[in-house]
Amino acid sequence: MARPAEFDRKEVLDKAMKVFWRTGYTATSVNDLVNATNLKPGSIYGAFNSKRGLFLEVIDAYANNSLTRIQRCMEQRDSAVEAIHLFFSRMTEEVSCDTIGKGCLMINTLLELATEDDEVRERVTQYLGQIEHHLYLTLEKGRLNGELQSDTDTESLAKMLMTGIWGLRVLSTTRPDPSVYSGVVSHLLSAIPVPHRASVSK
Amino acid sequence: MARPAEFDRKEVLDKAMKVFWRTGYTATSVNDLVNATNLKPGSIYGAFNSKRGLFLEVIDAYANNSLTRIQRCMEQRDSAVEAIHLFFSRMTEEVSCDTIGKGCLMINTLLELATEDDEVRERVTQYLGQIEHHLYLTLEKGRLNGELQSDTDTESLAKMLMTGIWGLRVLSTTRPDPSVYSGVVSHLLSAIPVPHRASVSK
DNA sequence: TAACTTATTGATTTATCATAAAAAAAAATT
DNA sequence: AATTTTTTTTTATGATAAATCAATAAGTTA
Repeated sequence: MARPAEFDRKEVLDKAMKVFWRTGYTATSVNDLVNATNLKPGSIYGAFNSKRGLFLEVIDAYANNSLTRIQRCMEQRDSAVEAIHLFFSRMTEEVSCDTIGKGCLMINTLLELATEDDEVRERVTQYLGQIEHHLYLTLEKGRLNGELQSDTDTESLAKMLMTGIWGLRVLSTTRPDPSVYSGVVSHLLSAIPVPHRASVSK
Repeated sequence: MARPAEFDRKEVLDKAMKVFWRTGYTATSVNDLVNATNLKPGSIYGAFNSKRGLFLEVIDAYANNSLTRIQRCMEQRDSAVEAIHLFFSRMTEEVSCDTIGKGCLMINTLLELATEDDEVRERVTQYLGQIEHHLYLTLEKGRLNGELQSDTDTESLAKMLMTGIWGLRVLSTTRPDPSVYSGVVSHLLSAIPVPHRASVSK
């Protein structure tokens, strides 16, 4: 073995992520990546094989990051319903900070490449499926708890919450006044069927 | 005035739309447009000034098309709630047919270009705002009707339904089994606060 | 029909794209 | 210190990008 690489792979991935996130895969040139990472073309190709290879690694890093975040969120509350409320309030904070409207890298990627690149679509949908599964597990826990009406279709409900997440992400790219998020989210979460009356919680 | 153009502008826009819709703005080359429209580069530039000019016109055509569609939908039912249900069931049909997962051109465009192109973002968000306004008007009508709880925040609710639309559009790009849509939509629409009990309608 | 205006055409220009290959430099091993 | 190994740097490559051009064809109008 000789001469270790001078750059930190994680840092490079992080810098590349910012560029891809902002401008999308096709519109970012290798030159943009060279500028953002301070690596020369040769180093990039040595370390990641291709622009696409770098992008795939960026995707994975982003996905793992998001997954551990939602996982922690779901663990932080005993109540399933509260955990989900917490998750959406965290997301509200996040999108409120996204003042340039770059949205979510997964969804951006899905919409940009899904029709033309099967491998990318598979990866992204698999990741989205994992997120959905977390929601499903929490909902199912809540249903068995009695927090949710016992006849709740938790699978569909999880999917509906996923579409809510995606919708919020699209909303954030329109750069709305951040104050709108809370109203939208509270209407969205009112679709979670809690037992008896009190169908609309604050 | 002399020599009318040989091509039909609407047909050309339609063919260009298909390409942009499928592969996005950046990834479609002028050559792709030449192949799709059977126009030579010079003719395209003569008629639309630039690739971007053609794209903007495509955007407008798509937007107007969608707007008249939702407008008709809202007029077809006396009941506001039913009109909205009709709209979502129409959309369910539409996304079910989208087997290649090309989604919605407006949302694709927003997510691809919003961070870098202010003019495009403005146009698209303005169009989305018009859609939202239609929903708002119907909801407000329903609220005054007594179809909705009188204290309903119809503005937020309209925005929430918009995020629902966007979420469904994202969902469609993952190419799910079409049977999932109805469950998602029914959960989504259960967030519309109808008076008294009977909070979950079919 | 003649003059004019505009559309079409196919080749071309200029720039940038992703990638490759060669040269230089720097560490680790012997 | 000499050799090996791998990164770094630099330069080059062929492809393709968007856009333009001069030339020709085809309408309109006087």
